Amino acid sequence: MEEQSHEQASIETSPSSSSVDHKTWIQTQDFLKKKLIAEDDFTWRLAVTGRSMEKEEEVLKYVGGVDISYSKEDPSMACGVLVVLDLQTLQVVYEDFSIVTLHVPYLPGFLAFREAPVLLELLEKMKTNANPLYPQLLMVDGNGILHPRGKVSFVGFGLACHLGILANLPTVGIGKNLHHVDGLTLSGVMQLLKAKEDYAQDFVTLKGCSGRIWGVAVRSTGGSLKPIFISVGHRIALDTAIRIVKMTCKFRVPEPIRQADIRSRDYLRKHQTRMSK
DNA sequence: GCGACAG
DNA sequence: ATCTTGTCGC
Repeated sequence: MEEQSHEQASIETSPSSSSVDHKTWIQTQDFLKKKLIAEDDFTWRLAVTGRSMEKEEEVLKYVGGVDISYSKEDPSMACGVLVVLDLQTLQVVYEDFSIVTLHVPYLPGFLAFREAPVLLELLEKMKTNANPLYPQLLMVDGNGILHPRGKVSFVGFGLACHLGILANLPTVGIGKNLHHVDGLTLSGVMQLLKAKEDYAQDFVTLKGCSGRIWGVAVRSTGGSLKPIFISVGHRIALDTAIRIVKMTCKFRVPEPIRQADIRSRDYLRKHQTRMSK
């Protein structure tokens, strides 16, 4: 007789996993990855210590930082922040934020699809207004090429790369945790750091099983046990990235990222208390 | 197959 | 990411 129709009520149940188009994301990353430049590609240079009478327009002065904080009660509510610091004074000279509702979930390896749109918008806004404080370099809370889906011939493609290419800006990826790639582990890194203490070396090159160099683990502050993980985002070489990051570290996390982090939490808190009553 | 997995 | 205050120390 009549067979029961077994049509799965067309709820968003994709064959494999969640409601997200993994395949498209991977294609997008592979496409953007072709544009990645992992060497110095900018017109500015680093100021020579002690000299303050250089042609200012050629010296790196404005370093940006971006971060996003999330609401605990409503995980889809987030606050993205863009700050710009004066490299010499490490003071914030510009800040902007955006409270948004995110519909894209976080999936390891695909952070950019969740966070990049908000951050790009903040950058676009500055550029549209031809703001003279527009950053010459951007530090990103998240990894650059230190990112999964990479073998010997492949580099990774984290949020810092993604943002760098879409904004066409030199970017540096700052990870506060190690995203396991190519056999790299936190315990392994910690052992190497410990071994290097004798040499007054405060960083370890992140060389994977494949021989590829993904970035470095740095103890940015004397008092911090846990390192931060620096990797190339776009249009900058690793050694240059390391130098600049060290210049901005008053604490473990470089100031541009730290300030963006603090302020995004702050804005979110204010926003919520304003909405509640 | 199982576990691991930036923010 | 988020849950969380004070506290011990340079």
